[in-house]
Amino acid sequence: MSLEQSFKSPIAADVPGDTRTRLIEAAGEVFAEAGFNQATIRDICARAGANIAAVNYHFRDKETLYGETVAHAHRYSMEQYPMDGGVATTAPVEHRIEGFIRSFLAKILDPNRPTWHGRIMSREMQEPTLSLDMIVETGVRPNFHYLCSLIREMGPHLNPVEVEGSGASVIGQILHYFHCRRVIGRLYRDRTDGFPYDLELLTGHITAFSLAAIRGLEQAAKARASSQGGRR
Amino acid sequence: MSLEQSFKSPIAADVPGDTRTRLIEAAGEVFAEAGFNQATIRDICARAGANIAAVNYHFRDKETLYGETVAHAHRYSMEQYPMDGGVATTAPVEHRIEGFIRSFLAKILDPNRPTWHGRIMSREMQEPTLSLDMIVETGVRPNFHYLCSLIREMGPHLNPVEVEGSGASVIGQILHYFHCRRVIGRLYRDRTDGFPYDLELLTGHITAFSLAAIRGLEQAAKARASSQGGRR
Amino acid sequence: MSLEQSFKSPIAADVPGDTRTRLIEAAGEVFAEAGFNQATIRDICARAGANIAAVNYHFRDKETLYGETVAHAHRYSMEQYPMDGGVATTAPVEHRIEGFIRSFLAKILDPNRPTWHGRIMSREMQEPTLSLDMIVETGVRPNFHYLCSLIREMGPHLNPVEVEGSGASVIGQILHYFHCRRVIGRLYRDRTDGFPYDLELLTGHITAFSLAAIRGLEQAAKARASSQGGRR
Amino acid sequence: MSLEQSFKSPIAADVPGDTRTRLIEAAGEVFAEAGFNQATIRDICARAGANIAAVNYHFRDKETLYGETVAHAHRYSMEQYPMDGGVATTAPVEHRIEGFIRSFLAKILDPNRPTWHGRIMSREMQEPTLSLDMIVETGVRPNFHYLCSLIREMGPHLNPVEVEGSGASVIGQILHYFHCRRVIGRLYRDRTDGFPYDLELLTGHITAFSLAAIRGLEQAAKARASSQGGRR
DNA sequence: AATGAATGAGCCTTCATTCAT
DNA sequence: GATGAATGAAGGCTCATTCAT
Repeated sequence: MSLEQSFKSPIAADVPGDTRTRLIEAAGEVFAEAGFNQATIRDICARAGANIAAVNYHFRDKETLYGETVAHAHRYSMEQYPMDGGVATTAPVEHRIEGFIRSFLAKILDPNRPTWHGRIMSREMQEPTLSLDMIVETGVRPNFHYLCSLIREMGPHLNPVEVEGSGASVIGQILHYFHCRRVIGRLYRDRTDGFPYDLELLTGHITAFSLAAIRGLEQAAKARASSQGGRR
Repeated sequence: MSLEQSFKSPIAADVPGDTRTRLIEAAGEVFAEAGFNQATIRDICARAGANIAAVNYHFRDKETLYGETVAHAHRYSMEQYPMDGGVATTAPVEHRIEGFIRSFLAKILDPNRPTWHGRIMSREMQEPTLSLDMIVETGVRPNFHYLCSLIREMGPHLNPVEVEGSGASVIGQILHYFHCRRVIGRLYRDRTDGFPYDLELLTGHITAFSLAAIRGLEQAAKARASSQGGRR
Repeated sequence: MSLEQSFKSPIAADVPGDTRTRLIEAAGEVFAEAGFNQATIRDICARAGANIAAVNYHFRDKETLYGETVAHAHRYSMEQYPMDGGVATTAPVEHRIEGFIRSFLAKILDPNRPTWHGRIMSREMQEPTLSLDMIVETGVRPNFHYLCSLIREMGPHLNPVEVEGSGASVIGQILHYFHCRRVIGRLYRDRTDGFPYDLELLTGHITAFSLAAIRGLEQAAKARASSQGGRR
Repeated sequence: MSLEQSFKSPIAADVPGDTRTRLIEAAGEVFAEAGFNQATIRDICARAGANIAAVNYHFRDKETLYGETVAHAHRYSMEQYPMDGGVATTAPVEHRIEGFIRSFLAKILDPNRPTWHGRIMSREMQEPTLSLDMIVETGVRPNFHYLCSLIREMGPHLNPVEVEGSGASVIGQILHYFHCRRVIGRLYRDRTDGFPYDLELLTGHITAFSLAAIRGLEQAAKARASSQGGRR
């Protein structure tokens, strides 16, 4: 033990508070699988290799643990998937919209990512807790505003309702593949190739669909504006 | 006791198996509000005005009751909201798509409808049970095929992936207002007029967005087809 | 079984709710021994030969069980030890005071009585719950008023403060042998005859002490009254 | 370690075992408020500004801490309230009895005194620990003997049972206002002036009542003695 | 057909205590 | 001398289920 220790100590400097970290990660999985109420502290502690009382010691109670877990997942998610999708600000707006869509889809589809981040947020949408407010303000709202600004750039004649409606349409299309994944999986149960869950395929379709829609709306808005302008 | 019974039976003859029905309806509300695990048999029985043992007596166990409740809700939902939205088969395809969208949105937004039908299905999508297979086969798949047939009619040059992708895009836009209602409510928390939850507003936007998109895709597909045809 | 049933039902009519009664009696012992907080539901159920969930089923929670247990003990106590001590209303007031004292002491000392009745009430005095209000109003207050009326009869010139103070003095003397029994037992630890815990001995002393005191106070009050009357 | 100690000691000489002292004082409050079982080590350590493990470190376990706390409280109480009440030995015996009563009442009623001394002793009487023996021998017994000697002085013809009974009667009257304070508070709940909790009022009444009683008993004893003496 | 009583498993939480530093 | 992390036992309560009627 002392040997192991003398080896570990200098290397794994992150050891103090290790249990706390392991608890959060275990909690993430369990909360995602079972939801807040159905998840059990016993299960979480067991997976974290900790005693049953560990949650109480480190987080006071189940609810606080949940809050910290959601915050952790959210922070991770925000860092890992920047909303610009890595596309330069100087790129054409269509490319930036595509970047947004690809990044969002990647966040949802990436199998390497601990799957529970998305599942937990999805659960928050069904049974919101206080955490949802935080997520909306620090995550959803900025994201949505960014998307709307891109749409406004593409369709300068669109009125606010059209812009925000289009924003919702884009996001709705993306999230559909998350929320209804169980149903989609059943619809295509014969496919063994994972169709339609391919990042480029989906990015391509949703981008094409959305850009075509926005262009169409903009044309109509422009026509409307000039005819209205003429009247007035 | 048997004496007392023979007296009672003929009198209360108008409620044969009444308890069973009341249990299913109570179960619907409770399951929708709390989800399968969190719902309690006590609560269901209390709302149905039945004894605690009634569920086990009539349905063997909680799980079976759930299955029957979902089937009931599904049947009701299918009858109440026909997918054609009441638009004649002879109407222009754009009208029929609009009818589909309006009917789907109405199913989701109608406040007069027992709210739990949608909530239960939404839960099924998160934690599928055997019931989900039934729902997909008898509800979702026909619905989806119908929508795809309309899209194919509008865009005859679209390939299958584009058609089905567009179907998913339409449905994704609609369901977004259901799945993310908690988030949308928070995004527009300052609005006191319920915006954007207005049936005609949403029908109008989603229809316009989707028709524009399909038209744009069709144009591109047509161009592609002719150029490809030219090449070949 | 059906045979046993047809036999049992008519005869042991007190059987239904048997568990409930056993729970209250077990609870009495345990609450008296350990106090509300320290008493455990598990212990109570075990002594009552019932399942752990029995308390929840019959009484909802520990607190309600406690309330009903105290009420039960109080009712029993009131019925068993009438405050007049069985002395006729027509008897001389000194006899009636002696009767009061004897009855009160008997309630405290009687070894045949389930010892927990007194212990529970004693606990209530240290950490009152809502039950104490009930006990005071339906038990203590009438008792005290009765005693004061006797004292007023013996000392008609006593002012209210003297009357009620004397009432408290009488009761204080009696209860002393209950509250401080542990200390008194240690003070007389050499006595093997139980001294001074003898009903007649204590009744005799407390009566003699109290009557002498009241007579003395009355004389002084009378003198005071006449001198004041003379002045005025 | 011993090195470190020899350095520290001289410097922080004013806080030797400061933590230890703070623990005892905090423990006093907590034990008084909650009783031995209900009191928690966490609470005690928190109030003492010490670590959770401090109690186990300084006192081995909770029980030992309790013992030391009681001893501390007892010592304090004995020093603060001498049983003669500050009345000179040469004063008339009635004055000395009044002094005893006033001092005892003051100990019980004084709001300036850390309230927990009395509460802890009261708890000891309900659930004695080993500490009670110590308290009885070094506190109660000398106190009681002193009171009996005063009574014997006032009533030289009283037999031992009468003397000690009268001692118990005096103490019972006094302690009544402590043990039953919750009930008395409820009996006089309409009074907003704190009646009857006034030191001089209570001292006056209990003294008057007791002196009158002792005088009455002495008269009877004297008469009895002379008639018995005559017979014999 | 339907019920009230009773069960046992399991959950969250709290607590006194110990261990390695 | 003192601490923070960690433990395991236990407590109150709730729940789905069963049993005898």
